[in-house]
Amino acid sequence: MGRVREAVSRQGEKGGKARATRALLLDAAVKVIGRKGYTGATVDEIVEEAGVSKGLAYYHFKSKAEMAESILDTGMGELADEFVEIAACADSGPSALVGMIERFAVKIFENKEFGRFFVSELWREGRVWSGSMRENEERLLGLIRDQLARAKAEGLIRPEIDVDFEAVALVGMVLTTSLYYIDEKAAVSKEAFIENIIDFVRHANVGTEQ
Amino acid sequence: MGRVREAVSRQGEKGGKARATRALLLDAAVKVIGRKGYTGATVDEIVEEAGVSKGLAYYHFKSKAEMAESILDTGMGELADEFVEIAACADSGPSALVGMIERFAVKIFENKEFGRFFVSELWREGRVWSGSMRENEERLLGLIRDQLARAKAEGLIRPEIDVDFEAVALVGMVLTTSLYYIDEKAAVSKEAFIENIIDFVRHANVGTEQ
Amino acid sequence: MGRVREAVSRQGEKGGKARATRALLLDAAVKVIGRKGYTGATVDEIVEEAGVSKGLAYYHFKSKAEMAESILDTGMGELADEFVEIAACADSGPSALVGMIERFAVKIFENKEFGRFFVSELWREGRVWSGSMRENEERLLGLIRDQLARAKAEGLIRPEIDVDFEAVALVGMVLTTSLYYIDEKAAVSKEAFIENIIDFVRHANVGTEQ
Amino acid sequence: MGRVREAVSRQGEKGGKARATRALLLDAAVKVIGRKGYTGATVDEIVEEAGVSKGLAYYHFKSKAEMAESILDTGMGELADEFVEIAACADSGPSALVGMIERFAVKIFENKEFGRFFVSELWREGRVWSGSMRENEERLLGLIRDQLARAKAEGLIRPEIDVDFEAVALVGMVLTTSLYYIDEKAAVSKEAFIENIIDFVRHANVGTEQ
DNA sequence: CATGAATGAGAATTCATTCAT
DNA sequence: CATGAATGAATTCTCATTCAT
Repeated sequence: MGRVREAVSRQGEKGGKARATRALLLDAAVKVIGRKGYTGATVDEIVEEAGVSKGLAYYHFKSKAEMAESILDTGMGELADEFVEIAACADSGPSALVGMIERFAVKIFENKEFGRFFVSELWREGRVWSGSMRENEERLLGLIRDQLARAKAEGLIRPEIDVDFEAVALVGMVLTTSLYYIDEKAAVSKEAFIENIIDFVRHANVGTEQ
Repeated sequence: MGRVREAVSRQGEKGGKARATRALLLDAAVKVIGRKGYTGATVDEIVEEAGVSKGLAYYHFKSKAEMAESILDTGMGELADEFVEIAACADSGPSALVGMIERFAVKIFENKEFGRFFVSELWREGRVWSGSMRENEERLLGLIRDQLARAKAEGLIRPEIDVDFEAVALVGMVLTTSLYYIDEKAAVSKEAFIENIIDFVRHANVGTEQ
Repeated sequence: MGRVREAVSRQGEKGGKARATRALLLDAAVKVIGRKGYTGATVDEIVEEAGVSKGLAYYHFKSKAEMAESILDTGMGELADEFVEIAACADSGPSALVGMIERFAVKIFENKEFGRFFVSELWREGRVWSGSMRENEERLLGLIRDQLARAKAEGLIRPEIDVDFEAVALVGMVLTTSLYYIDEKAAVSKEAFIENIIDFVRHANVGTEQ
Repeated sequence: MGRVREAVSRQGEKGGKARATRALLLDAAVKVIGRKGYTGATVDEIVEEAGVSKGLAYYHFKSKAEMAESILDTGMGELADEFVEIAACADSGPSALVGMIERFAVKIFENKEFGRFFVSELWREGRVWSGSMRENEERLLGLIRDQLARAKAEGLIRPEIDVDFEAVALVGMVLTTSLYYIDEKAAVSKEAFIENIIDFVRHANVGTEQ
């Protein structure tokens, strides 16, 4: 902590400490919520994980729900930003898709708690954050759809492909397999597994036409 | 109803009413738990949905956890049984797979609450039923793997296919897209959507090699 | 408790126990809230005073606020009902007013906690029960106003009297003096003190014109 | 302001800013406490209303209770001082009483939050300031009693009047009606309303004996 | 079988107060 | 003087479970 603070306090960083604490809490929250689910996680566990007092959590966040919303927003927002960048750099739809799938899988591999939280909230109704969840979800799906459409326009994938459907299918597939293979303390390396997804999708998209 | 009961209550049918009440409660439980998640659902809501008293729920089930376990066991067990039958009747691996995918999707379409419960518990640790969940999950995956292997042996799908991976991917894809398309009050018909999955998988499996 | 129950349980009194418990809780709540004020009173104290578990309080009342609202509604409602009866039986406006003042004072004397709660909530805004409080208050004031108007019509009080004003003044005077004289463990008897109020009001109303 | 401060900060004016901040906080505190009650008001709200930091509030006041005590002491003290002056200037008991009633009503009209706070604390036990509250209350009542006694001695009010009782009644009546008529965004002017009180009291005091 | 009142452990949230800067 | 992050004890409210009837 000492080091971090020194590094930051140099340049008029007012509120740097507050931001750091927020991040600390958010990190702890992802871990606990990912493990136990939103309702199952307790604020007590979160603050213990973060090593701060309970009051502090409520100083920084209005409620447990706000923490969760913040996690989802941040996580999905970052992912979407990266998708945008990947799309911009890629020289074709399919290569953008490969990049996105890879990025998505890696993110979940590196942060399985976030993945779990994400997947278990995806279909839940009546949460305070359901609205922003849907927005983020649609943004992510939209970015994938764009690249599928692009690939189609480029003539690089089968014209019969239903981009709306496939976008959803890709997300589900990546989510499910990633989470599955993290738990399998299996011999399966992250790379091998990502290779598998990409291979699967490529064949599904290109198909027999050639 | 009164008459029927009297007529049969003499014999083994002694527990007929009991069985009916259990089913009533279980139905209510899937609905509520599917909507709010296991921890989020309360026994009060469940019994209200079922229209019975709380005492009665505890007469039939030892605990809320037992209800949930029962739901999962029954639902996944039925599915597995049907998979077994489909596998037995199919004349080839791929046709068995198509049957399974179809059956799985239809089941979720007809009971989205079960689907939601299933997906949200899939990656959760530390539940009393985690063990039986894993078993059921493995049984389901095993049945799919078998058919993938069969298809491979039959030379009907690409030899490079990793059956372990694909079994998981299929489950995730079907789960995700089904749940997504139920929520979309969209114009997408169940049939059209299932067609999409099957088409996607067929191409992924057969690939360019032809 | 045993005796009460026996007395009640005889005649198909289903829910009699529930009603008794509600009353028990309400009694305890008036005491504690009257002593410490609404915000100052804790549910813990209330249930301890009632000798029941905390859960039970929330089984019977949705919230602490609902308890308070219930107290106010019941207390003010009873008072208003009695005012109606007094008005009906009285043979003149002034005699009705005397009856009301007396009744009001006695009620507070016998239940100072209710009086305190009442007076401290009278001017508070933004409570969940503020609405029903206003209604009850207006009902009470209206009944007093009616009798003032009647007395005026009967020519028994000065014609310049502003009935709107006086109704409020009477309530305030009775409330304040009653509460003051309860606390004074003084030698002042309830009767002597009520006599004082009535004398004061009579002169104010009849005045010098005679 | 900067210049002024520099010019005077040398001497006794050292605490000029401090005094200003205290006043700022006290003003904010009356507003919030009058609105929400003592226990209902939070230090956070008070400092926000005052536009200063929480630390500053605790620099100037030892505790929230001290703020409240200070408000009550100041407000009641000022009122008492004014009563003393009114008594000294008045040429008769009744005219002093009229002056006091008027002053009291005006004070509440101009600062309804103080009035609300006052009335809601009047009957509360167990506050740290309950002692000084009682003292102030008694001082106020004493000053009124003195003038009632004087009026009686002057033969200007009925001899049967119980001065102890009436002092309390006057305070309650003024408090209640003032607060009521402030809330009524009614057409009732402050002057007309005060006229009403005075007229009521005069008749009550002089009565039929003439 | 069936009811619903009752319990108590635990969870979310609030808030006066302290303290490093 | 001034700030606002941090604390922890107290408080409201929830909920699975039990039990008398």
